[in-house]
Order: sequence, then structure tokens, then C-alpha cells
Amino acid sequence: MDTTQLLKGVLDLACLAALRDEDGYGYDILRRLRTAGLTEVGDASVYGTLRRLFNAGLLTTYVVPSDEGPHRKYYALNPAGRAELQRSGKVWHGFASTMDDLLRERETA
Amino acid sequence: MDTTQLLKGVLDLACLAALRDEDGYGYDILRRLRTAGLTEVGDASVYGTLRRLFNAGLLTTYVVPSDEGPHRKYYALNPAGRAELQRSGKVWHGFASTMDDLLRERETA
DNA sequence: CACACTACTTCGCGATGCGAAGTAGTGTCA
DNA sequence: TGACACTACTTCGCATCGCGAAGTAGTGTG
Repeated sequence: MDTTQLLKGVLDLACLAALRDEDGYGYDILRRLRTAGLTEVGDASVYGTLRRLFNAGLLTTYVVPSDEGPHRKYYALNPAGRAELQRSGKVWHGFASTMDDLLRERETA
Repeated sequence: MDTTQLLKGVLDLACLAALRDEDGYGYDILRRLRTAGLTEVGDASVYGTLRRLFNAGLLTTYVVPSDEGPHRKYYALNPAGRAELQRSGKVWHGFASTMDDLLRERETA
């Protein structure tokens, strides 16, 4: 029961959320998520997720050369991505509140 | 992004929670979880999870014959199980609130 | 020149939820 | 009697997905 398993299916949502207000490239999103509290997120997971979201048609991408390091592959939410963010945000909240009920439950006679 | 993926790692917790107030057998726990809102939980998943929790030393088990059907394999939380329920409940809450922050985030300047 | 940091990719593994199928016991309904 | 449905559990193999490790490559620092 480490956070690894909890992340399953949620990392998509987390990446979409991290892109809501601003485009970002992989390494940066990794930092955003870790800063936000998902400290144990692996780098390969984030890169993989971004690629998956892109393949699913939820993100657009463009490469920007950097003078202080390798090029950066930026990702941005497209309309489908925003819709999906909305949608899975709701699914998540529903799920989370169901779990909270379960955990709070105590002879609900 | 169906609930299947969200369940990963949480089903353990859900089963432990379902056993908190009362012993139960697989089929019954399946119903408890579905009634609680986890409508899409598969039966094999629950049986498998219970076996896993048992093998992990978190549950005890005993078989009770039934006059209205096949025998029932009851499971009960032991002290280790209760401890684990506490522990992963906290992990879950922490994780959930991190996610909520992420989803709520909006140029937190 | 070794090292560290940034930035991304590829590879294969492991955990876990799931559907499908099978086995069995009971009851219902034609 | 035979078909079916519900209960109750098991086994099997699949698919998803996060991860660590390794590799490549660019930049800057001691």
C-alpha cells in the first residue's frame, strides 16, 4: 500500500491538472507534481503518462530549444484535454467521497 | 480512466474498512462495497484481495456452513489488520487531499 | 576531466483489478 | 424432470500502469 498503487489511474488526472494553468514540459511537470505533494512520483511515469495523454488526443506538443540545457518538449491541454480534466476530476471526487464514506462508516444503523 | 484504475491499491483499504464493524464472507463484502458506491467492483477482485490480505497476516478466517447455499468463508480483522486499516486510512487521506489541492490549484501566486 | 544537473527515451518487471469459465449448493417454475 | 437463477468460491490468463535502471545528450562547475 505505498503511494505507487494509489497513483494508478490518477496520474493522468494529476498531469492534466498540472497543465491547466500553464503549458509545461516533462521535467517541469515532474517538479510541479513533486512540489504539490506527490513526492514519490517517478520520472519515467510522468514522461510515459504525458505520451499516453498525447496519443489519446488530449494534449498538443511543441519543442522549444533551451540555451541552458537540452531541448524541452512542451505539452499543452487542448479542448479535449480540458473536457477530460473536468470529467475525470468529477469521477475522482465521486470516488474519493465514496471512499471517505466507507472509511467513516460505523454501524450506520 | 474508469474506476478500475482508481481502485488500484485502494481495494485493500476498502475491504479492510468493510470488515471493521463486522466479520464477513467474500460474497457479502462484495455486496457491501457495491452498496457503498463501488458499483463496478469485480467479484474476482474482492476474493483475490481477501486472500491477499489473509496471506499478509491481516485477517483471520473461518468457514461456516449455510443451509441456504454453499458454505461461507468468513474473514475477520485481527490486530494487525486494524493497525493496517488505521495506517492506510491515513495514507489515503493524505493522498486524497494532495490530489484535491492539485485539482483546486489556480495560479496560487 | 570528472561530475552534477537538466531533459528525454527505451526496456522489462511487478502489482493488481478484471472477465470468463468452472464447480457446487439451493430454490423456483414450467 | 429439467432449465434457470442466485449464492459462493476458485483458477486462469490478460491488460493497465507506475517504476527503476540504463542510456543519450546538452550545459555548466570544480
